[in-house]
Amino acid sequence: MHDIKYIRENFDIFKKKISKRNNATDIDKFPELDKKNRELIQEKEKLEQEKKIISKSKDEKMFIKSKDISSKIKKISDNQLKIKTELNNLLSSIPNIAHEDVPEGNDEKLNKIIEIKGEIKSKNFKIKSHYELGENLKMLDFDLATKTTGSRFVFVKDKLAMMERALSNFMLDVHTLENGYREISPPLIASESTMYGTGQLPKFENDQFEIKLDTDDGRKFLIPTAEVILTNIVKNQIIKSSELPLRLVASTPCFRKEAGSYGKDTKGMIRQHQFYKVELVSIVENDKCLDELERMTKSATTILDKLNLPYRKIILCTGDMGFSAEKTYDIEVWLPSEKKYREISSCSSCGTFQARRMNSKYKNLENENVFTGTLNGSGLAVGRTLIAIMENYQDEDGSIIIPKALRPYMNNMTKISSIIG
RNA sequence: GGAGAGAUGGCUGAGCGGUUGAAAGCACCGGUCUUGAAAACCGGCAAAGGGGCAACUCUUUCCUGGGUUCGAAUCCCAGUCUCUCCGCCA
Repeated sequence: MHDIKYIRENFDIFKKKISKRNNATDIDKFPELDKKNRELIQEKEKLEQEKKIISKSKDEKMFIKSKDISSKIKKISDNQLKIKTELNNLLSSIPNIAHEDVPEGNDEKLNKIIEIKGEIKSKNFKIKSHYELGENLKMLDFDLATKTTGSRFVFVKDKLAMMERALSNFMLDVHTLENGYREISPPLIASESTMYGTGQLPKFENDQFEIKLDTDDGRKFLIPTAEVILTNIVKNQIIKSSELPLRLVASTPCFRKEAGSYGKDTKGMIRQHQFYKVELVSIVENDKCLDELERMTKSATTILDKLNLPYRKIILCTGDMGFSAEKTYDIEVWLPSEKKYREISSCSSCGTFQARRMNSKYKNLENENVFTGTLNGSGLAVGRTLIAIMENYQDEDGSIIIPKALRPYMNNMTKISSIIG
């Protein structure tokens, strides 16, 4: 959500900035709606004042007139509410503006590589994909998931399941013990206003799993990422600045419909309706966002460094960023079977965009209540990390060497080879 | 599942039809005092929105949504949440 005053006063500049964001919302209706809305507010307030004066005078002769005014007010405010709703719908569908240092571009082709790290080891045997490896080991079972549930789900079994669990624990330990994040085990279900706060609603409802509870207290959704629930911890509150920065980490399942990606990554467990992710969230003073973004990205890449996986860091261009982001780094891990880098983490600063939606504030040095800055990043996507390890650490016989950093979390095993042993 | 109690500003907490946007305390900010600090004393201190170049001014807000009334934090109805007790249970 943007500052409406800023849009009003800088409409042309704003429009230009938004046009770089791959935005489908038509913002041309804004000036007229805004104007009409304010006119109605003025009309209404004038009448309200009149009414107030009558009531204070306690002049019984005037009471009839007051009743008349009430019905006029009702009419005007009904109308105003309609306009206001339309205005709100428009406003809440406009994406964040990109920060100045974000490269301009329409799609991922104009993303910029910032850093390439780690050694891509050449193998003198035929590389297998993670799903070949997993199915041969009988530790990834897609057919079984189809039987019990449907497509885009998977059963992870035995030692691979153990590795998935170990990865979560390993990442959580690094982030809590070394990177200064607080561990949270949050609800996996979010209310409508929570989904709105981080920007999933109203525009991206089609990507969300809505679930039905028998209570009557509003719509509920399975979280598509822990970002939603962690960021909304500061919703509707004025947080003490002494509590900032607030750095949180959680390992949770994530649920996504993946609408619009039919036929994309259908093989393997790259793109699933359900997956584990360790998520980092920072709530900071709003002028510290960019520094915090660097810190957060570093926290995420540390995991890859420790696991010795080759990766690169890129900055997304204006057209490729997510709805709420003002600046995003993607971290992509090397997948030898595809011979390319694939996204394993995405770290974004949202500036005050989400805070405005959530109404999350703190008191600054001037003692004013101002919106917080929010950031989120994966540290890392657990399922994809599992894939990356399988493919990068595979041996000729189809077994998988366990990265050294992970061994303490897996009873000091060194290798996953078969179900027996 | 049964029975009660409650929801007021950053926090605690009065008010229970008419200058109450709301007492008091804490916290916070400014000042006096002090070598500095603390204490004490004095003053300030809600948010959102509209109008105005500005000084300033208007409107809304005492959980949410309806209603009664000329007038509601205060009365009525519905809902949400929290707490206590009993029962049941992972």
